[in-house]
Amino acid sequence: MTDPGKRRPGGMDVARLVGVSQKTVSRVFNNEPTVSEETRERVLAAAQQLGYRPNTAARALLTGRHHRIGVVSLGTAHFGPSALLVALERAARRISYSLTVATSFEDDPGGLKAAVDNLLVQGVDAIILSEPVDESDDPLVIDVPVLALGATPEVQAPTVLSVRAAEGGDAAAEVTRYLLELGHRTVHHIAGPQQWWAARERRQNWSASLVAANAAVPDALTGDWTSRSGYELGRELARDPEVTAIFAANDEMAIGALRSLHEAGRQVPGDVSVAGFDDIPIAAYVWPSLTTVSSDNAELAEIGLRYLTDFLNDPDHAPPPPPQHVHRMVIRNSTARPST
Amino acid sequence: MTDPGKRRPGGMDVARLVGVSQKTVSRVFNNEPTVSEETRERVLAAAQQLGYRPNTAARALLTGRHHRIGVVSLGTAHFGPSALLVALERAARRISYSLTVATSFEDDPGGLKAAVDNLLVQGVDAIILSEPVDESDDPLVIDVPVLALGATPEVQAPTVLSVRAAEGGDAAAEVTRYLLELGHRTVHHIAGPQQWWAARERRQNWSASLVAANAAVPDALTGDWTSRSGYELGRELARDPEVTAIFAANDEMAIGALRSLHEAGRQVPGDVSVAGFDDIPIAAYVWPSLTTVSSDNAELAEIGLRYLTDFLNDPDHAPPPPPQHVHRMVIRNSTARPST
DNA sequence: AGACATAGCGACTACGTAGTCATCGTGGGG
DNA sequence: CCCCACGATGACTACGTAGTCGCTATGTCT
Repeated sequence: MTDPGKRRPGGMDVARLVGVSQKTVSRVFNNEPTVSEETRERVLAAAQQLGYRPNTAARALLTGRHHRIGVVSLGTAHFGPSALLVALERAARRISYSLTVATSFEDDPGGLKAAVDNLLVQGVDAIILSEPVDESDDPLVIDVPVLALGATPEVQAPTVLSVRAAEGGDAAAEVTRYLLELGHRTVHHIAGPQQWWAARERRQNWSASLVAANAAVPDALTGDWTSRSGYELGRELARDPEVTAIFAANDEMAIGALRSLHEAGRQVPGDVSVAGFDDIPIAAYVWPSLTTVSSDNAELAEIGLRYLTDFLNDPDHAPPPPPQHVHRMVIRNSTARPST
Repeated sequence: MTDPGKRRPGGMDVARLVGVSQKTVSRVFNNEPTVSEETRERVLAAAQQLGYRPNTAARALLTGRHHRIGVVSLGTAHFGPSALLVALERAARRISYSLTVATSFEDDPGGLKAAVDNLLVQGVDAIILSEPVDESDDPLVIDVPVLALGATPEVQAPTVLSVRAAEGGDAAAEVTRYLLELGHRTVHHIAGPQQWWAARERRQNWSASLVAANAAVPDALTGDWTSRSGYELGRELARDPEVTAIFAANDEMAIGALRSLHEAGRQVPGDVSVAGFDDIPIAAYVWPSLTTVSSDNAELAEIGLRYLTDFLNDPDHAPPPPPQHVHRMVIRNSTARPST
């Protein structure tokens, strides 16, 4: 067991110990059926004894498959992307894949390309864009299949798969409608950075809902996902007595806004209703607890990953999953009828 | 570029196009000095044209080095571990390494072992345990070098490196002292799960500080890092009029406690002071803003990773970094002198 | 009983890269 | 003017695995 002998044992070493060929060892570790039970057991015993583990580099070299998937995630520790990453890893491990991550930053224009290149150099079978960001310059070129969660970004790749949200499952629209139905004349929006697809989608669904309800569409304020930006934009909104309902594109910004409203002496939800997005674990425990939208990241990760690996295994027979209902509005205490 | 021709081009293809040997192509891509400038340029041009990229599997097979580091992180999207992961990835990419992640869960006893095995199977040059968890059963066996951030876990590995906190840099102790100096007779503690090394350390530093100051040491309440547990444990503390200061092992739990105190009608910081740990971005924006401890994850990741790769490059001449001052107390509005 | 299928296994080989050593030309020191 | 050092390059090979094909022994069917 892991002698200081230096070199890791190979399939050849195991084969010699058992008295079979290297090919038979290979068969055992690939669960090929044409090995007698007795041989299989002896091989496994010898492998255990030597501490043998198949060399994935050799396997990848030969087969061209790495059993590794690259994930481009957001370069800051926001809850949404982090939770999705964790869910993806869990789902990947279940099907014997592993995950290599690369992060991109909003303040770094070439960041997405750099992140993707890093993954491609490492050798990945596919790339998952978990929070696609629109880049201005040349389109992203990726020479492996791409899975986009939620969006279909503009990339040039052999295949772009995507898992979309179900029709009518626009949670941002649902939140907006809910606030209108409570009696608010309109809903103000603190948007996320517009190069993020998710931010754009939420903003668009918000405004479409207002239009559909014949409500005025105020200018959206654009933050950067942080509580700080929510706080600062919230101060502007707090000054305007017309504002009675705010929908922020994520919970962090919503919590920042809660604070500025509080500082301005405006009661939540008495004077102003506030809703967020993501249902971060803290959202239920701030004061007042935050109405928000929870996402089933585990489900999304599971389905997306299965779709992707089905495709990798057999590109011609991988049925796209139906649009997913991944969002669910969670009503808490930060929203109420206007007091008028 | 990336013809549908099927096979990825190899160094041999580039060599043929340029009219040199495959070995020369290899030299160019390894920045070996003994290539004429003219040849180098022609090779790079041809590589660009063909879309050639060195095959890391082949390189890893031959050299035994993967340029890949495995990170075991926490399987839930808490801020601390996520931020550290992001920082590690950033630092790794800078030195041409990539990061493969595996997550472990507190509720899964074999989780750490499973996570590590997954990384070892993939082939990693080293493993970073970012939040070591103590496992009860057999000691973890890892056949690559291990870097532990903050702690020295019990693993059986060829080498275990660690980056430790500086003496006196015990932020948990500092927070406790600070609260005592404000005039609180003692400080109550909401601890994290005790199999996490960080949780144990904070708890221990807290109690040691109390002892050093001749203050009573109340029983610590143990949560699970979540706001929910902080909320529930906070309710117990809120019932006890003797409690005037609470130090929670992370901000999420502190925020949960804030809420239960609020619900119980106890003012923060008027009646009870509350401090957290991690300085999650939201901490400054909850009401009252939270006194906490911020960590320089980027610095820790940078130093740890450099140490690790120095060691990988030359095991005999990798000086361990000095203990790091990674924590800094941030005083906000949730702590004050007791009102008595 | 003879033809034939099948289970079980091994020999040989390719995958793309980098280490080793050999080769070739060229210019400077003796 | 010759030898040698050195810069620049190539030929050959090993790394550990799995695909292909072939071989042998043991049935099975007619």
